[in-house]
Amino acid sequence: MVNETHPPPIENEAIVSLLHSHGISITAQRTQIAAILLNRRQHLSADQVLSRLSESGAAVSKATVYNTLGLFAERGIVRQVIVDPTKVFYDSNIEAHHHFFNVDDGSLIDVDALEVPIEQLPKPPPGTVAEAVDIVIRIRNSR
Amino acid sequence: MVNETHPPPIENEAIVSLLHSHGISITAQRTQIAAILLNRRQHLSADQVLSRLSESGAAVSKATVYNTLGLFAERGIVRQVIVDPTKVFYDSNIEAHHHFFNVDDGSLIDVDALEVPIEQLPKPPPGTVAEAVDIVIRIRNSR
DNA sequence: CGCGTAAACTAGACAGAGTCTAAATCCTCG
DNA sequence: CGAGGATTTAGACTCTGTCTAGTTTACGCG
Repeated sequence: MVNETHPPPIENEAIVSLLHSHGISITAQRTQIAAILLNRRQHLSADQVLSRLSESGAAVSKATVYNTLGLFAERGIVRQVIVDPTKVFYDSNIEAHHHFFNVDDGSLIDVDALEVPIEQLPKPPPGTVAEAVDIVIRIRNSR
Repeated sequence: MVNETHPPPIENEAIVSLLHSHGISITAQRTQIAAILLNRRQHLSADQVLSRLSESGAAVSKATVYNTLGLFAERGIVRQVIVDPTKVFYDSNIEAHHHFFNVDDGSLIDVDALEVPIEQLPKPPPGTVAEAVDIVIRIRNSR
């Protein structure tokens, strides 16, 4: 049987090398979580990641999901978005960008950083350094 | 006994008229909460308000603190600040401004809006209108 | 003044996000 | 194979915030 029934997991290899290049050792759980989140540009909460995992048959524990998302964020392959007071979103888009946040339905929309040119930034207080600038444009449904 | 033993509660009158002018009816609890929060420019969580109340001898229930802070925010005499993933801060400064957020110690520092001039804002998606623009400069302690 | 109703308040149960712990499992390397 | 460190896990736990049902308070009106 020379015939390939399963196409080679190209995407999977990309994930493995991405994790590797960020100093994250490979485990089945981490690969699965990365596969779900990095699949496309999206904003997912830990809980959403958890349910997608169990939907797809991969049983990963809650603690591991939280730990792993935290690790991914720390290593910069994913970005935390804090706009919803009840939960953190993880953004698979790590390019410079900001967000529209619809307060009516809780949805997030990316805004390219070039669309919000900032002339200048204030100097951080003594003893501190700026790490990131997050801009959130809160929107609501008209009418 | 014509002698006044208690000085007139000037600050209290200011609070009463402020609440009143925002369509909020006066109660002892609301006045106490406003007195604590509007006392000066600060960022307090609901929990901090609650403990300052009980410290000062005023026993206000948790539900009332949450309801009241929500009401104050809705009526615009106070502003919610969402930067800490674990809790909401209430900002007694309602002038146009943004924040430094120190991720190391969770502290918030106001930044006048004039110090972060924004040339242009993207147009909100169809069917929505912009409500507010929140800018958070995340900082951390150097070294 | 006294009454009735609606608004406001309260204690405590409850819900949901996220953390912690102790034990089990999995690598990796000699 | 075996030791040791890293990772994962179930489930208990914490904390912020909400909800409920019952009580208190405020206020307009006869």
